[in-house]
Amino acid sequence: MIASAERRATITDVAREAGTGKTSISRYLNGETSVLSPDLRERIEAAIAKLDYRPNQMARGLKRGRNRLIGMLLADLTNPYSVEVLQGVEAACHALGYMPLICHAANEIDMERRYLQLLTTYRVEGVIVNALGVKEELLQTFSRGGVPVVLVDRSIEGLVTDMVGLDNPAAVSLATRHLVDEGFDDVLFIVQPFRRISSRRVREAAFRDTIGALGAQGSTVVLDLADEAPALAAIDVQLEASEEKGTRIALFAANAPVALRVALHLKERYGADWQQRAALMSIDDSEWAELAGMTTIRQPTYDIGRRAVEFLHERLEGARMPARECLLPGELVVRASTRRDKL
Amino acid sequence: MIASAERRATITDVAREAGTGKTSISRYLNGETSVLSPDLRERIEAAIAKLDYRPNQMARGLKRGRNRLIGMLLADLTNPYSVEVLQGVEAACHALGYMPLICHAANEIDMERRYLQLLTTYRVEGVIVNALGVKEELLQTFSRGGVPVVLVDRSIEGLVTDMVGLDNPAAVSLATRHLVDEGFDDVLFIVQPFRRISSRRVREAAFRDTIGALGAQGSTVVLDLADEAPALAAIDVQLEASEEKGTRIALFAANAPVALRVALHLKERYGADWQQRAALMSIDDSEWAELAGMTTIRQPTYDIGRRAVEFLHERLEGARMPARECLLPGELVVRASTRRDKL
DNA sequence: TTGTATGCGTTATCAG
DNA sequence: CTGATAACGCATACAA
Repeated sequence: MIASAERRATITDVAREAGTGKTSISRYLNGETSVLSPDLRERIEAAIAKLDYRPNQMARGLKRGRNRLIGMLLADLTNPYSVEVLQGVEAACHALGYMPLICHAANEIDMERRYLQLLTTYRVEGVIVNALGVKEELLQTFSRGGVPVVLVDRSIEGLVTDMVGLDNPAAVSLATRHLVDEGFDDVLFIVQPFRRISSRRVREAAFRDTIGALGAQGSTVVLDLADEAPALAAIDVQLEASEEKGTRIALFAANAPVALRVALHLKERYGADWQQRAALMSIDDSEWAELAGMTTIRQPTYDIGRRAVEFLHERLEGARMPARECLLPGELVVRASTRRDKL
Repeated sequence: MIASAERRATITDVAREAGTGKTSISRYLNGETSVLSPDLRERIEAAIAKLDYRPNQMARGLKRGRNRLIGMLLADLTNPYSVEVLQGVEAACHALGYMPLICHAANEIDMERRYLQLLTTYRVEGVIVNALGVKEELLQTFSRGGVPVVLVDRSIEGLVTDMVGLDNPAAVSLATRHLVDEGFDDVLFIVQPFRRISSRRVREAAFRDTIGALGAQGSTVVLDLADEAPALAAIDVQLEASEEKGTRIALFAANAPVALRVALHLKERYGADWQQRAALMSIDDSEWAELAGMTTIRQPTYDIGRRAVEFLHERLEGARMPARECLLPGELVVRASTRRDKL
């Protein structure tokens, strides 16, 4: 029988049990172990073990002004990208002694706002944000209050802060060149409404640039997952035109959710063997990509999460410097869907 | 310009600004609004707005002993099941005014232990656990200390607490009957090592029971995702035997990760049109199930998460009752993979 | 080397 | 109705 009942031991209990003052306990806890006599140290150890004492982080944080809490706002955990970034964040937090306070907006924009409020309330020391649609001012509150902010995947207009994400231009260029190299005459870039999300915007622009530079044929289709019909119809038109003209057309999805939606549509259109009849690739290497034999760009998600925490950590350690931008390279994973001999 | 600089306003600042005492501010914050004169109330409101004041949850928690924090320990966020449960948890927490402290063990058993420690340290009011391999004693610490525990998906030997999950016997029976109804002569139930995980154990047992009751042919293959070769070989043997004998055999994966692994294997074995050549179904309706045309049992994941929080909430409100068990029904989602006319 | 006193931001107790 | 004042659990300046 270790624990008493109902109430966790406090530092005072430990002090009494060890027959000393709270200060010594506090010293022991904070590793100022050299300042303690071996005897006292032993008594303290014993007392802690006996009472199963765990220092109260809340009280600790209240006193010293930092509670080791880091806010992590995710737009959509349903997107494997987010989960992977999260893994990196967690690992880095653990290594650096932080505790991530994970907030999942589930694609709801006011959830996002509410969570941001909550994070304020819990006095997180810093925030990592993969935002859906927060406005610059909301985050300003943090940085203005001395709470560093790191953006992930996308930047926010009017807000200058550290940001880490995929090197979109390079990634899109890599992918587009691959398609052209494989002999596709026409490429359809499919992306969610992109005006307001920087990463989508950059990807779309990079696509047009690359296609242009290569002198190849290509166009963009905007797919709104909340109203898919128009985009799917547009895709069909292109597919049919291509079939008529006898050209080879490739579909390039700007991220995993889009890829899934398009894949489902292709399956509906061509049947179970749609993979033999259409060429689809995408950014984001989701778990079913291998199963579908789909070529992808794999994002360095884990590193993105890790870097984000490191950025935060540096600021928290007092580093004073202009906003940084860390763009990590994506990796082309070639699978059957875009093979030259395919169509 | 709302906020000052560097330091968030405290209740004292607000009191000074409003020309009153801290007590009144506290009263205002806690909704004891009827006890305040309209005039004072207005001044307080103004002061709060002007200073952009946010009460400090840490201090609050320290004082009143509850910080509205709920620990949520997840074994593996890579499993869509977990993410979906999480959605339910988050929604319920939000509705009830709790903040979930999400801990992702990422399939590492000592991560799990460390996180459990951390949760203690942050004095969470309750914990929801989807455990990988924690031992009963670790959780005992919580319940013994008056911190309620709710188990999700699986129970833990030697620990009696509230638990919520899928009604596995019913779900497996439903699935197995479906397969037999569709005319399969033989069913291969594929499951990860199941001795130590109650949900897997129950599913396997339910499978044998149902197959027996139906007088049908069936057997179990144990697939260890860390050492897949033996299981995959075993599957191949069965597949070949079935082909020779000319019988119809179905593969029944006990969860999504297993289903994915098996699907990949089938693709390797049969090529891109493996879906036409093999019949695979699974528990867990992952996002690619529709794409692969795979029949599944969809778990009521969202409700599972919601119920877990509700259970916790009731305990936190002081409900005193024996441990409860909430088993929610799964839903059979029939797709092409198990259609009668298939093979 | 050790202990005392004070305060972190809130709420609760008790007087006015 | 309102406002001092004492805790909550801990860390730290200071004293011993």
